[in-house]
Amino acid sequence: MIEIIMTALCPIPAPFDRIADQDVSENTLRQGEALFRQEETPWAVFLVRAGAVSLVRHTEAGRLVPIFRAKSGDTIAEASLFSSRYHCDCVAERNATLLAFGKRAVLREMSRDPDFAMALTHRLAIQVQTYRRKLELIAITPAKERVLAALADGWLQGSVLAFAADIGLTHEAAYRALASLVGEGRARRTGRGRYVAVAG
Amino acid sequence: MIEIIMTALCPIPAPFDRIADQDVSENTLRQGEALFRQEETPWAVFLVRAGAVSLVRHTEAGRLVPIFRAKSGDTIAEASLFSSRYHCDCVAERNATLLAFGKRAVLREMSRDPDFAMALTHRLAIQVQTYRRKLELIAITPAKERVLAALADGWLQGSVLAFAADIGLTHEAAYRALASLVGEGRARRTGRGRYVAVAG
DNA sequence: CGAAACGTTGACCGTTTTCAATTACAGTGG
DNA sequence: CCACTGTAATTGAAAACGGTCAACGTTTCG
Repeated sequence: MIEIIMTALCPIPAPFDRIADQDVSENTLRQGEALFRQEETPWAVFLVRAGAVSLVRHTEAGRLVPIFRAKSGDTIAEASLFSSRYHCDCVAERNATLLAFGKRAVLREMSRDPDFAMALTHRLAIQVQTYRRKLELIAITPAKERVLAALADGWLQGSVLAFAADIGLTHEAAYRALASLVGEGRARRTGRGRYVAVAG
Repeated sequence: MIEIIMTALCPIPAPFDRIADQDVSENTLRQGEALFRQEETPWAVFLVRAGAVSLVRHTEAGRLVPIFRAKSGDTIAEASLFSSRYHCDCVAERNATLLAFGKRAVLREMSRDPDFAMALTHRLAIQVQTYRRKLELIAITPAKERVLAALADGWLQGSVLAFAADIGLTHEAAYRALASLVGEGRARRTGRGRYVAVAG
């Protein structure tokens, strides 16, 4: 039986689109399969193109600590470019397709081409920014204020479902907060699932 | 009157310690004073050496959204290396001392010295890792499980107060979770404010 | 047209925050 | 060496908040 999976693959983000084909390889993982294990020697940086993988750390005491869940579009193991061991396991949460960019090739490209290095730095700097914003946002309490801040900062792009997940709330809580804000005149509803913050 | 402030200045983290003195300048800010404003042209990356500053974004609708609170040891505006406008205001939360690394000098160093570029990339990659872990951790619920995961992953370094703030809990909630975990044998108390996760 | 996914709201319940009080150290000056 | 003072560590009780469960409306798309 031929299994046809029609999953939209995410585009290759800069600067990884500049790595030569010969240094890029595709990996597919079945749910539960491991891409790499803690303590192994890093050989690549990965881009999740479809599906999702979990990074899980084994502590000395023998506990498992979730580190990050990477979905389509996320890259993982960038830091392993500079270390001799992976610091966590990478296991497929569901069937996943990944692209591997050879560590050596990436490092070579970085020393050879300053533009490449800058593009990579740029990408990481933006990620740092984004994560900081997200953490700050998630720290806002109560939920209503968090939703307003997120709304004002343009986090509501697609569905309210995704919006709620982004800011660490259930969708119900998000809806309630939105309704309440609209009631108070601090937000306006511009359509089904569309809201904007009101000046204030 | 001479104001003597004995504040321990944080060390200069790599790779910024490699920027030549002439391209580094020290800035001191009084509480409430602005280091830069949204829309201004970026001229430097900054390191907070003492005190704390807030990054705040003005939205089109005229609202203020907190982006990040930087404390001693944090660097800010790395992403401005690649943009022509600051995207938020930077205002001192309390008296602060910062070091400014000239944007041009940093970019020059990056293209001139691959090691420098790699070190910067490394620093950012680690930050990304750290923030991802933190987000994942903060998403864990209930509090007891979050505390255990954080404990196992080595987040309890200094005071429980700081620990609690790090993982998004009040200190009371953290203490209660710790007490409860100890009661269940899932954590052990090794001293006043000292706890370790038990294998499991 | 029907299924599927998103949008929306209500009620109830468990958790966490808040407020308040107490205890335990660490550093300071007498 | 000790009382004194400030900060951290704990614990209790009540209140607020957000999560969960449930139900229903609405839009989209095959």
